[in-house]
Amino acid sequence: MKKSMQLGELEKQVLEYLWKMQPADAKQVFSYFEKNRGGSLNTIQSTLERLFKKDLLGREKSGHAYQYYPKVERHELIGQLIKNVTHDFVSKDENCVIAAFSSISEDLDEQQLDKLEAMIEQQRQKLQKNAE
Amino acid sequence: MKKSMQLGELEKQVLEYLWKMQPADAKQVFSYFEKNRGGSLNTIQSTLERLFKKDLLGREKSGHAYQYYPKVERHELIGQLIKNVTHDFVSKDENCVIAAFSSISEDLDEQQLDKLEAMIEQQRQKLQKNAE
DNA sequence: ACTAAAACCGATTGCCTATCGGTTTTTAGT
DNA sequence: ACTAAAAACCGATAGGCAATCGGTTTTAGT
Repeated sequence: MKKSMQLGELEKQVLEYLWKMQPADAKQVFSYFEKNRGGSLNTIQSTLERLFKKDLLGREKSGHAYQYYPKVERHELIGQLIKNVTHDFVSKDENCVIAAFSSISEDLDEQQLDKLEAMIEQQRQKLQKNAE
Repeated sequence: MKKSMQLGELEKQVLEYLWKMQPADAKQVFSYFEKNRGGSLNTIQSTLERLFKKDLLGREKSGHAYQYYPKVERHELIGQLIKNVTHDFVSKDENCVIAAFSSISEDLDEQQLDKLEAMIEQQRQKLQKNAE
């Protein structure tokens, strides 16, 4: 995945759509966005193309049209974007993600904190395994 | 702070510099970057200006030159950027930050996990207080 | 008031998304 | 194999933003 990959508004929305709807061709995507926001089929097509080039979508020909599908999970992408925005921010300082978290944690409620802790625990186990 | 505030490479470096060096005027900043990467004083000046407009830097006139200083802590900014890149990513779904962390946590070592847990604990206490 | 320093203005380049019109290629049906 | 429709591909344009500077106007200190 590219270093400081930027995502435009439409690109995000298209990704979102594909995460929900599974494989779809340009026409399908288009007919969805047509109502919500207008634009032409071509616009959708080139957006799909851009996402494909960014390696966020895969595609396969089926009939006459490409079927596009997400190549990354939503949380992976978000994770990647977070890494970009931090790492990329200033190369060294591995701890900046952690430090930044003190800002973010203020917005979290108990359930979210629970989930987070569960994840930490999981990661601990993984480290354990790798060690032995 | 703006919605999807973007930071250019120079802007990030200048911020980084100011976090380390405390208030500085354009000339000082310039003489630092002059060696590392070239560019003109004007370039630095307009970069400082941009950061000022973005409300990331404050400034005060002292003598004939403005003294610029960071208006946000490093971790705050990073936190904000993370929020942008997630929230902004798709408005609803408050949990995406959490989900994304499962990707990120893979890169963390034990010390970092410790710190993270400490932060979580802190946040729990805060929630507790607010509740009563 | 004069002068040097710094701020300000405005133009330019480069990169990237969004947008389409128009042309070429592909595919399905006969 | 031939043709018509469908989709892909090409290329051009507009708009936004960072980076870059040259040149002009302000301003502060003596």
